[in-house]
Amino acid sequence: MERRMEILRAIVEDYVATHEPVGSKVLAARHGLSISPATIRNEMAALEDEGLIIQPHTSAGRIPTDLGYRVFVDRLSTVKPLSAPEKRAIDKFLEGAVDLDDVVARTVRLLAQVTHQVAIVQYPSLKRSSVRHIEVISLMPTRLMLILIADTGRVEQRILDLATEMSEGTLSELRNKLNAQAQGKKLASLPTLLEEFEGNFAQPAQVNVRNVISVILEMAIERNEERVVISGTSNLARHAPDFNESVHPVLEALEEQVVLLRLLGEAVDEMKVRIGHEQEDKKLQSTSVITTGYGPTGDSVATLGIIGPTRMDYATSMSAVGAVARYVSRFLQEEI
Amino acid sequence: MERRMEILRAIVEDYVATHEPVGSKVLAARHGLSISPATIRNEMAALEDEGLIIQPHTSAGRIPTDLGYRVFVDRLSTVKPLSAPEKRAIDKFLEGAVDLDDVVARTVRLLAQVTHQVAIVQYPSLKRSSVRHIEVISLMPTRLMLILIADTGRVEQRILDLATEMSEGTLSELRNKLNAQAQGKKLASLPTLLEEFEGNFAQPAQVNVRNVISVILEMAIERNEERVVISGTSNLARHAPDFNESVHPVLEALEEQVVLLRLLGEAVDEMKVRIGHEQEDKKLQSTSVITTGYGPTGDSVATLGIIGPTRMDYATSMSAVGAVARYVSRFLQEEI
DNA sequence: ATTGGCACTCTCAATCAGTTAGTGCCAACT
DNA sequence: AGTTGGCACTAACTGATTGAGAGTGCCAAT
Repeated sequence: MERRMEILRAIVEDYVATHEPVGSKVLAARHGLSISPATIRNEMAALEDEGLIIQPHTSAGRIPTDLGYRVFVDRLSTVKPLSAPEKRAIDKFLEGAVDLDDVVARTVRLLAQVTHQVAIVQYPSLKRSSVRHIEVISLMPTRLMLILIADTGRVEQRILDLATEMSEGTLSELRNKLNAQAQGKKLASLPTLLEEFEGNFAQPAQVNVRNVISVILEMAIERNEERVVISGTSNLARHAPDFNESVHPVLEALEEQVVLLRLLGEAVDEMKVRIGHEQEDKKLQSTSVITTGYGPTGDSVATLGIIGPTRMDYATSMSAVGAVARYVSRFLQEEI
Repeated sequence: MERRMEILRAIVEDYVATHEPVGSKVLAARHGLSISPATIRNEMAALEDEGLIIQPHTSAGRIPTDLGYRVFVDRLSTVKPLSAPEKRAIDKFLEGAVDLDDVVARTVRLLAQVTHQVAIVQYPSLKRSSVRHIEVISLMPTRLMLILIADTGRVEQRILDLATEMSEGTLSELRNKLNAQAQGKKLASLPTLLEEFEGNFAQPAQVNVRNVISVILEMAIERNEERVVISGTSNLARHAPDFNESVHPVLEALEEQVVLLRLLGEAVDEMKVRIGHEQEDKKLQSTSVITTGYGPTGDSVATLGIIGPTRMDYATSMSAVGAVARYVSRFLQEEI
């Protein structure tokens, strides 16, 4: 039984490396298995019965099925350490990032470059983060700019036209009260926190204040989670023959934010691997997805990951994803 | 001569529609040209001598060369009006955009959707816009956030750690002076404007002020222009057979910001079309690019456009690009 | 100048045979 | 009982051949 798994491992590794169905002969030769091709054939027949490998046609070698990859991944214990140049690349890539946009943009490109796959990075989710600061700026007498800064470094801003003017005094009062109320609090709690807030102001200002509050709530709640960036789509084309038919449906799927968000899922700490048909999305069933959470505070506020052909180097990819996540988390904590 | 051009037009249109080399016979049949295939053959031979069309092999029909497309485009006078559904799509797409990020993101997706090509949109260039407001927020005693708001709605922000604390008084003084100095001025002029600014403050604050100024200048000058968004790359795959070899090099080129920026070029009002080998970038010589400027103030502060196979419907694409540019310009002027 | 006719060229699709890689199974061996 | 060498069998891949089809170029006639 253990030997059979060893053979599965060999098949997966060989297939990933060569991109060709692997037969009993080369398997016996290339790997240090001290058994004959005939024995391997017997074992392979068993593996095929178990649904872990399959042969494309009678006279071809075997290739792993999705289930085969799954078993392979689940038995993967040894985390492959990154090479020195890879580590250096990661180090270099992030240093000098000036704001969150920049960090996210660099991270996604880094991840694509290191893994040679398509990388996706989600912006730190608003609802999981806390208010660092709320700013109200008067651009024109009846036009405000509201700025909401989260502890993840994420900044949301919105322009707001008022019905009536607002005095500088009221403005700074509003600013102070807002921050007193909200600072350090979870964004998710803002609706309850700011609910009866408007009562504190004199009549003429009140309608404006209500207006401001509603826009702030909008910033905090709506359209959040929505931000995902993607990079390295050209890597798809490089692996083109891997995908049944063409890369077109895959590219198409990756253009829909909704799909990406579903792929990334809820931010959780441990690493997740979804292989081929384990994917819900039809268009992505020839791909595998590796995701993991990241965040400045230790627990995850967002997810990042990669998408590649089911036939990918899981060991290396997984450790790369993990390393990048750890690194960007640390960077967010220290710098932004 | 006029008839020959008519034939070129027919060849281009037919080829764009059918994606197949077009022969003299179908040309005579499909289009209302009241001349015989033989005559058309004579004219085609002439067009081939002029380098406007080419035949892939002896027994095939003709396809336009890059030069052929060029002549075709240059003779294109009738701007194809958009269809009613297309107009409606444009209308719908932008309404409800909340900030510049949102506008740009929606615009690029709109453009990709309307043209069925790859769309690229450049953020309003900083150096061509003016300062609407500068804000200095104290996040922690020794940590500031600087926010620079341009008249295009673009917002840049940066975190800054100070060596020593800065009093709230100094801060608001700095804020006021900065805005008095810079508001309404071109970002490009900031370096000269703020040059001797630091002199105005008492000693302990001065080093901090200098620090702030340098970060503001960094925001205004560096890393600007850099922001380009892209969408609709899956459309590339749809036209895959059009590209010599594969879409891979094209996708690769499109992933480099530098390449995109070169493609978009300086923002100018009139529409530009670059066809096939007119492109400097080797990887993109099987593509054509249509670009035009846009901006809230009438003159262009940024460029947007599309990238597609040389064999594209230039008439329709050009009018779509123009329409979207006009629409987003108007939107920026009114809303943000 | 235009046209019909015709020989010519080249691609494309189908067919066929030979080669090759790899299997499954069986009998022999340890 | 597990392992191995041997061998017949299968299916894809390769390359050559062939016929059909599309389209041209050119020429002579209008």
